[in-house]
Amino acid sequence: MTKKDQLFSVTDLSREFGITQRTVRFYEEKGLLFPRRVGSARVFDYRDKARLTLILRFKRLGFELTDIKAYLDLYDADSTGVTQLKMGHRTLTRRIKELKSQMKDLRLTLKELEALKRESANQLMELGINSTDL
Amino acid sequence: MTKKDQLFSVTDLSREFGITQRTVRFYEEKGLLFPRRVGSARVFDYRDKARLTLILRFKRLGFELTDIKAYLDLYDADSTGVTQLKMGHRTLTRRIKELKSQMKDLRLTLKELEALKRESANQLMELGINSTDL
DNA sequence: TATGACGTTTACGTTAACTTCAAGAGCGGA
DNA sequence: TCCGCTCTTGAAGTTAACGTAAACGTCATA
Repeated sequence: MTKKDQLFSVTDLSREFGITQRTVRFYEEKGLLFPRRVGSARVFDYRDKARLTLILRFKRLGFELTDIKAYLDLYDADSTGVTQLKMGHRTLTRRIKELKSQMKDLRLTLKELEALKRESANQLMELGINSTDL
Repeated sequence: MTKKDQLFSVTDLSREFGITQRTVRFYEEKGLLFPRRVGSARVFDYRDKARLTLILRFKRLGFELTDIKAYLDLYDADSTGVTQLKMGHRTLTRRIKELKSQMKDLRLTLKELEALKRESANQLMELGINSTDL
């Protein structure tokens, strides 16, 4: 029971998660975190840490803060977690689709760029300039 | 010689290229285009159109406007095109490298998302909910 | 008592590429 | 002369995720 009783400051969290203090406060502004207050100072507990872990994880996966908030709000509203699971599944599916489409675009763009590169290399050759000299 | 003598208004270009009029003017502000003036009205010719084509093409390939400007400025300065070619080749190489790294990131993220999706599908299964019903 | 560490708030700045808005000039036609 | 159309300009707003700075409070310690 000792771990669950531990409390943390903004500085603690920022160190532990490798983010700035401003970021922690910003997340509160945006409704992603809601620490208790002791006087005016923010005080976080293990639940806040769990939330922050989730926030950063989904951020890394390319979700926007507003989406993450929507997701976490559900988690708060539905203790069973079913709604959250359903939504999570849909969100994941959608995001995966987005990323796949993005991959496709990337591949096409890459092709085009490489064609251009070959072209410019050829033109340089014709001028007697070796493209490895650049 | 008739085609080369044709002149165009902001409206003409915006229609032809599918961008807004404000965007055409914006590109001039940024030094990407420099149409002649008749009174205060902008007048574009075939060269301006060629530039705009290049601008939009490189934009589509993910280049920033400042980079595109730098590139086009070289084109104006060096009529032989050699400098332009050299720079173009370097720029392309760099951009290709960026995109490849981006592809790698995407692949990893995609993997992780798909793992999460499988996980959430399993959890839904355990609750007797078919994930195809979502 | 002074210093430094740590905490707070408010609010403007950053970046890119525009978009939107407001206001006005100029011109041809009925 | 008024209408409508096209063109202009400058300024402010948009989006995301914070960064940065000012100006202040509080507490422990030397």
